[in-house]
Amino acid sequence: MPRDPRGFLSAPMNAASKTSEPLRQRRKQARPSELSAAALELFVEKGFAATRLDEIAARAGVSKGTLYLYFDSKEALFTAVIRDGIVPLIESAEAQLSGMLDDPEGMLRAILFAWWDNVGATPLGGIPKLMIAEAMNFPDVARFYHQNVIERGRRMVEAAITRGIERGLFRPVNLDQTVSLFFVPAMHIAVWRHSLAFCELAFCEACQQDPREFLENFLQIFLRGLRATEKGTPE
Amino acid sequence: MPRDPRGFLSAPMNAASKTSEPLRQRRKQARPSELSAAALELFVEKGFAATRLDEIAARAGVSKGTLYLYFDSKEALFTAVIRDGIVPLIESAEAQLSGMLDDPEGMLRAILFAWWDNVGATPLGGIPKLMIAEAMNFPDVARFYHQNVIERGRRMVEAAITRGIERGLFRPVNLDQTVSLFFVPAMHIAVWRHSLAFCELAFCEACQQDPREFLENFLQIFLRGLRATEKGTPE
Amino acid sequence: MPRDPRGFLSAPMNAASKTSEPLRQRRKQARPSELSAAALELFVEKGFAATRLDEIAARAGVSKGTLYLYFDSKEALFTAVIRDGIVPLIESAEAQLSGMLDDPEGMLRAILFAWWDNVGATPLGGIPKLMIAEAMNFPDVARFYHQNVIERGRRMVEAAITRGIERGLFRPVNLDQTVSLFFVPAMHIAVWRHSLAFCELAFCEACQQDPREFLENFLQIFLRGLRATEKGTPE
Amino acid sequence: MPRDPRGFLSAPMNAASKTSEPLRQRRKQARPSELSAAALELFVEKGFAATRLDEIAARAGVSKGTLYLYFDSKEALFTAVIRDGIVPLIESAEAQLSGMLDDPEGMLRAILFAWWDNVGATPLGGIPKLMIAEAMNFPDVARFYHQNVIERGRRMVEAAITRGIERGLFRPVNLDQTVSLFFVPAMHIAVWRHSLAFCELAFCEACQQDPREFLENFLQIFLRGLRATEKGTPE
DNA sequence: TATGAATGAGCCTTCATTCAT
DNA sequence: AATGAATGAAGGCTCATTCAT
Repeated sequence: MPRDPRGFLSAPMNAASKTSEPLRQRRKQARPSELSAAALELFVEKGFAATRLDEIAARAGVSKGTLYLYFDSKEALFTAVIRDGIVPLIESAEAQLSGMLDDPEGMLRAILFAWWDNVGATPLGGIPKLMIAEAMNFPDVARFYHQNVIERGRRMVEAAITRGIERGLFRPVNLDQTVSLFFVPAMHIAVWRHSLAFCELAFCEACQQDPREFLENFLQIFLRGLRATEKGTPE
Repeated sequence: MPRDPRGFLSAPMNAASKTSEPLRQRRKQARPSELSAAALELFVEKGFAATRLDEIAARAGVSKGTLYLYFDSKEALFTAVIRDGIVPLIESAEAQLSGMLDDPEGMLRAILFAWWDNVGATPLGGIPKLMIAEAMNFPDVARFYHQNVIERGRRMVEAAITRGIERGLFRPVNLDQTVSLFFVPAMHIAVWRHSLAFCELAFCEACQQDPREFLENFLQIFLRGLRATEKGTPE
Repeated sequence: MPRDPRGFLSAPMNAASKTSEPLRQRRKQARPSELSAAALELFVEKGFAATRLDEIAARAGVSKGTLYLYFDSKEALFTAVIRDGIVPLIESAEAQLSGMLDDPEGMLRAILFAWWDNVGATPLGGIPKLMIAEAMNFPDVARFYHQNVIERGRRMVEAAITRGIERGLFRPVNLDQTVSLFFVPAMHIAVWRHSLAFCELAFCEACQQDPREFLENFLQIFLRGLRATEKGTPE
Repeated sequence: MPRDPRGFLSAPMNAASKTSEPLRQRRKQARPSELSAAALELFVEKGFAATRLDEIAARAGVSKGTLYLYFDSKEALFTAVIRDGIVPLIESAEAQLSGMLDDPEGMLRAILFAWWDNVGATPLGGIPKLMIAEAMNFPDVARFYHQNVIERGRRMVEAAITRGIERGLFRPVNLDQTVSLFFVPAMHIAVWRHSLAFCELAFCEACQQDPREFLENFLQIFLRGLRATEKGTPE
């Protein structure tokens, strides 16, 4: 099982990593990331309109004016949160997972759990909720997100399934619908976790408490439904 | 297939029906529904905080002050939108579907499509998106929604599956996870339809264009996975 | 002691007195008085700006729109409250007390207690507080009140004192200041009674609990200070 | 006559005194005082409800939003106006006048004119009118004012009169009523000056034009009425 | 670079006034 | 004559944005 324990992302939101430069320097470079990390949390939690720049600044430990040294406006901050938060992940994922096409099932499993470990289980897991809530207010950002995240993610899954079909491992299926089905449960957990689940209102108690197990169960069902049935469908 | 073409709800949001009373009277009774219908649309579209009462009033064709004749505050309007919008549906659904327990598969199918026809495909279909976005800002409303909508809906599905298992029609499964899986795709379409899909950004092109077909396909897969295998098809 | 037990006013604010006309008629005529009586209470209690027409209507037992059948605007209601409330009293007082000039001390006593019994101790006692609070917002009403109430009241007292001085009963004094001193304590009780005293915050405990006694004590001091000293009581 | 020409208060409402600090700093410290001074003027002039925050801000030369940097709400501003405006005076007065108990008449005179010079003749002289008008709308503030201003003021006068009685200088009198009589004329001038007198409507022409003379005359009458009569001057 | 005081446009809410019934 | 639903202008308050320090 090729789950990469180091994650597939280079530097998601904390650039203050391996260093030697003086602290001041490091902080200066890290500032934008720290600010957008704080912004992400609050945008996810309360939505864009209901989040005050005061709060973001406070959570990041800076003053309100400082935000304007790094971002032109509240909306620019929102855009940055989405772009800088999620694009590096996709690029990193594409780089690391594209080599797994020889093993379609393994690749699907890797995609699912890599997504969970590096996105769903991290603060970035709030982005789907945020995009759902704000897409209609920021169609440009939504378009950007769709092109650079959703479609690229779907393409990876599509590639794995297509290869599996070519190899005769999978049944021929409606690609579009199948890719959607692949993502929906994981997205659902992530979205729920940042909305009703936060009020201790479970949609599915178990899903929130052990998401990886839920995903594992789902994956088995999904793959079983996908596999080409030799003769008498032995599992 | 017992899909009731008339829908299972009596009067969702437009009570201005039988005419005879003076216009003023009729309008007065209809007002709250008209207002909360307008509010629902806008809350779903832009979120609670980003929606101005001006807009709601304008969309309902009244002046701003009129809102306060029927609702104490913007927040009260929000609460009313959720409560009055969705609870009648659940009650009506419970009444009409509880009699179908003898046919678990038929009941599941009826639940799914009744939900789609009466909720998902109507303006009420925006409520899941709205609740996802606002749950953390309005935990009380979220709790209300969870208890009176989600849990009651889940219980209906649970009953059908449990009965199916008792009858030996379904495999024994993890109820919690299975119920979630049953709802997730339908919810996904509804949510998406009021967010990214509105920007013509499909998660799954086909799903949005023919949701009933997508649900039908999903249902077949779901039921196939659920059915007890005759003879000895190993699990 | 010439305190007139019947009071010196004919029909202050409740015209629905001795009748035979049908109730409907009587109510119709009484309406304006009932409305301005309710308005007076509330204007005194909360001030003009802080009083809502809703409240006035509610206290008078009519609907808000009815007020506009009798008064052109909130401000017109205010004007009417002052004019209709207090002018009849002054006219009546002038009529009844002008005959007492032969007994200056008795006249002063009569004025003081007539004022107390017919104004200070009734809802009209709130008018001084009201005029103090609103004079700068309604200079025209203030001017009216000054000319038709204050100056006429002062003139009565002036007449009594002047006559007393002419008769050699009183010392020659600064008329202006003396008249003021005559009124100030009574006005003080009335004003206080509708402001701090209402919060059970006494300026002078005794004054509020037995105002007539306080006035009696004051009157004795006042008259003693006013009386011409026989022989050689030093000035 | 111990009237202190420098007044008995240190720094009532203008703290921007010794210069050296940068302008910004100085303004920041002075702001609350400037704002509440402007608010006091307007609250006195028009009453609480009829005063718009716009006006207060304009009179203080700041923008509307600035008010909220220093006060939580309009009501908080009102409270601050009362508390910060008047309490320092009382404390200062108590400190400076308590040493005069050896000369009761001198102390009463000092109290009266100190009050006039430091309160009645200044913008603070409007506070009694303001409290009279708003006591019923703000019972808590009224209670505060009563305890911290009225009662403390009365206690000082009470102390002087009591000492005078003990020394045999004054007749034994009803303390409560006498203290009230002592304050009433001064209060009357102050109140009137901010209401009808402002419309050039005198209650007592002379009183407004030369208040100190009026108070002096009153004081002589008051003290004469209070002094113990040698031998047996009949009551 | 960082701060936070200041701004003012904008929103929720109230309420005097109108008018169809 | 009386009602009360509807209006919309105005006021309290917020908050993104600016700028002097």
